[in-house]
Amino acid sequence: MEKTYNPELIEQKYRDLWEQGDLFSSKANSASKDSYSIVLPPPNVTGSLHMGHAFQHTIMDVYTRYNRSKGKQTLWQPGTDHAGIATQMVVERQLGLENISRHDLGREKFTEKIWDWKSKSGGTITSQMRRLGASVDWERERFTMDEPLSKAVQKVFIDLYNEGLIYRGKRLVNWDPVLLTAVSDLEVISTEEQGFLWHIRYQVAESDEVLVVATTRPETMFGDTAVAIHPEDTRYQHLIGKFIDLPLSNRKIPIIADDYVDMEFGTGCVKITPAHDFNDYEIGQRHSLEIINILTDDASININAPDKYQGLDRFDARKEVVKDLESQNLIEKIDPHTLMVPRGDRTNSIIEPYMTDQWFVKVKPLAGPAIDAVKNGDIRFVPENWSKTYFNWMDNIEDWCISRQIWWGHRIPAWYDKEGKFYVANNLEEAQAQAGVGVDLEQDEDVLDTWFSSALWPFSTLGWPEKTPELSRFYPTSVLVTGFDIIFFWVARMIMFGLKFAKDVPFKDIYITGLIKDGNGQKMSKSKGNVLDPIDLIDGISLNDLLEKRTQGMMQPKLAEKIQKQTKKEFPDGIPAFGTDAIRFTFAALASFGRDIKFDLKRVEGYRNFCNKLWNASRFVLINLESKSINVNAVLSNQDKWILSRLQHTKIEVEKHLADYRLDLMSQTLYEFVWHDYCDWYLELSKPLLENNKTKQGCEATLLKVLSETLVLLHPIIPFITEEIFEQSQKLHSNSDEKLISQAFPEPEEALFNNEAESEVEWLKEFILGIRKIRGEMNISPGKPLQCFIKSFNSKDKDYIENNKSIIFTLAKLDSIELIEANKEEPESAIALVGEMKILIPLAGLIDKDAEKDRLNKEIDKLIKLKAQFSGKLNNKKFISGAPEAVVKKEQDKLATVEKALQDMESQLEKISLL
RNA sequence: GGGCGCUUAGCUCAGUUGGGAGAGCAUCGCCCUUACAAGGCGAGGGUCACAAGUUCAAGUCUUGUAGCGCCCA
Repeated sequence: MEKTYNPELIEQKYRDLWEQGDLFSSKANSASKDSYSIVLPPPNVTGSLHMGHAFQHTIMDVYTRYNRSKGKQTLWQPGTDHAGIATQMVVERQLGLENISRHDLGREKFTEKIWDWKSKSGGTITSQMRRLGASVDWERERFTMDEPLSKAVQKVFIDLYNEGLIYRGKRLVNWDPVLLTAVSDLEVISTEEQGFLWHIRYQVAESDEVLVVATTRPETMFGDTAVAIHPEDTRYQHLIGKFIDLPLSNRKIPIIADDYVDMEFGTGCVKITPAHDFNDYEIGQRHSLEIINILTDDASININAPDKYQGLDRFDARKEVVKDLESQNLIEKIDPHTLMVPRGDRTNSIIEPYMTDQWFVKVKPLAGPAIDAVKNGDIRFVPENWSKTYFNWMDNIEDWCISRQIWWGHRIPAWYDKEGKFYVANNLEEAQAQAGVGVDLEQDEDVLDTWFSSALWPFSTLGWPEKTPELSRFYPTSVLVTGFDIIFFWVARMIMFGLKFAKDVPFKDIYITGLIKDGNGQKMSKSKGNVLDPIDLIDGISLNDLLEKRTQGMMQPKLAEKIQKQTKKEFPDGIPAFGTDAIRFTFAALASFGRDIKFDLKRVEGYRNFCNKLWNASRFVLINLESKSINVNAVLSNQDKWILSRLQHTKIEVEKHLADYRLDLMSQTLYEFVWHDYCDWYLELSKPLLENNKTKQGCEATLLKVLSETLVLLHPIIPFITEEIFEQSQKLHSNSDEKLISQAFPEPEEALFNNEAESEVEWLKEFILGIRKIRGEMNISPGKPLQCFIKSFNSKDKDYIENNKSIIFTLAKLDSIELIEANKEEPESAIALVGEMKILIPLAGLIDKDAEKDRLNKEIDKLIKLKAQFSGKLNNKKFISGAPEAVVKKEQDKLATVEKALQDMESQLEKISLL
């Protein structure tokens, strides 16, 4: 083996070997009675893998590899979604460079272009997943626009329509005036922006009174159909039922009372524009107000406004309106105001609530069973708290607008005749049959929201509506791993559609992961320029390339400058290559139940070092076992038994943490076992053990057994390095070309738990640590051999010393150990305690007496504090009478131990001081 | 306004039925010891945000306060 672990070569090798060997296939273990399945939340086909994907993919891969090696038939179902708007925009932008619009091409040609583009560059995500080692069943890869999946979409649409759960209607929706389509709530980001609050005087009709109305959007006043006040607002009580003369429009609108109005806000009077505000729309419904739409598709003023303003863009119209109001002295004042502005996440244009004809899913009847499924435990959220978020939304669920005015997606299977009457059908022929011969029909231009097809993903990928073997084997899936940001938009909808159409929950557990943030806790985003590409962490990237990548296509030079500065500060030397395993281990270690996960390169470095440690430990083992035959029946030393016992505890913990979805604890357990038990202690212990003919064979067998099983335990997290080490160790003793990925996960072996071996090695560790501590604090060089006297030993101590003499000599670098009777004097010494036994290291020529006195005093201070704690507790009569006997006994023991140690230390201090 | 969450070592975070505060990184010593300097050995560092309550016992349970954050309206 190479001296230093080099991830690059290893990873390349196994990416190919695994796939060529068909080792990710869900056909493996098909005879098993158990199955395990995960569907990959389909990433956007236009996209590339970001840190959040890499994180979640690592988690899913850990579970997939673990369950596969537990012998279950395991499917990790990959695929991508067609991301309607995003994909269409990418291709439109490309065409834009050649000055071609999609309308120039027409619908058919344009969608062809998109398919072309998809086949060319749609593989980014999948190739990145391969780099990460994701063991998905590539043969089953699916795309939401695949023919069978599209059929499933159509069937669901038609079935829901026939049941009256899909309808067409005119509603307020989020309208993107640049894309000219409705968009979902998820695609709208509301942020605080600076604006103004205009206070406008509205004249009360046939009265001298004036109502001052505060608004952030004065231009919408052409659509006002009421002014509202709070029913309990004493200032305006007498005006309820009267009318306002609406300025600029010459319309009369009523004054109404509605407790939606916030009396404290502005003047307590609100203009009501049902066609352009979601709240106003609700109020309009409650009071049967007229709905006047004043905007065109691209957010200019339409013919419902006075002539003068028609055709103006909404923001120009605003200026014009304010100017005209001012000239009529109708502006009371203008205050600066911070308001929430909704913008489209793709276009960054301000989204308009807009009245259009759209298709909707009536969600309430579907939500009931979906709520029950979580309430009755068929589906479990992990962490459990997210169920509250889910209930909160499901209890207040609104109908779902599923139509989009774009060309890329599943076209709505509805045809219209000349009168606008529509026929929902599988195809034109069926629609024609409904409409009657000779009727001219045209298909609906709209496509379905991408989430509509995503909602079917867990069963459409398995072949539904066909009754496939995969569907019965793998549905319901075992767990969904996803982020909390799409609980509403995706998770809830999968549950509703799964229950409705696949007749069962789509998954049993929902593991909601945290969100990966940058080192400062900021969300990673292109505009902030703080995005990390997981592939760059694997391969490394120079500062220049990173700067280039982060500022590419930046419109604002100022922003680019800021990003450059911040990037230079954070990564002055770029990012070194850490390799996939280190990244994966980092993700696993970060997977606690926190909501935000700050990503820190230092952690990656630490886990890269861990990989190197594992590599070198393996090298040590293999070097020592080379060309030796292993005797698996060799007699084991207590040191062997100790590490084997520790290994059993580790197995149990690992599986418990996996069951609890605590990959952070799982990786911590393995890190500790490998580094601190196996490397720091057992490998060191093995050095003297291998020197001794009596212990040699047992140690060899144990070194190999522990290494081999540890590799399987680690493999789900760090598959590449473990596979390589496994191969190296295979080469040593057999010609088999088995792969680690297919090895059975090691079960805990009851017979190997060994408390006696554990306490002996704990004793041994304390002995060695005691001496190291003296060395460390006294600055005695590690190589300097020491004499050592033992006093106050019992028979067990004596046995242990006898058993471990050569080990102690080696690990503590001792010259001699001499047991002396209690009444015999030892030379002036530094002291360490193991229980009641005293380890004495003579000072002569080595240690400064004052230094040892300082050390003893420090130790004594610590003991005094502990003693105070315990005795305080034990002096409390209530504690003695109230606490369980076992607890009291434990405290008493602890006190006794501390008192004894304190006594020993104090008498030693006295002894030294006297000399 | 409604809901959820966070505050533990300099930093990032664990702390699993309430029972002597942990890890990694960083810091400070000493070591190129034949698996590993991407390493070894040792050390320092915390009124667990604050206050009150329950309890023999609170980082852990309850209530309140302060600060921060997210989601929904």
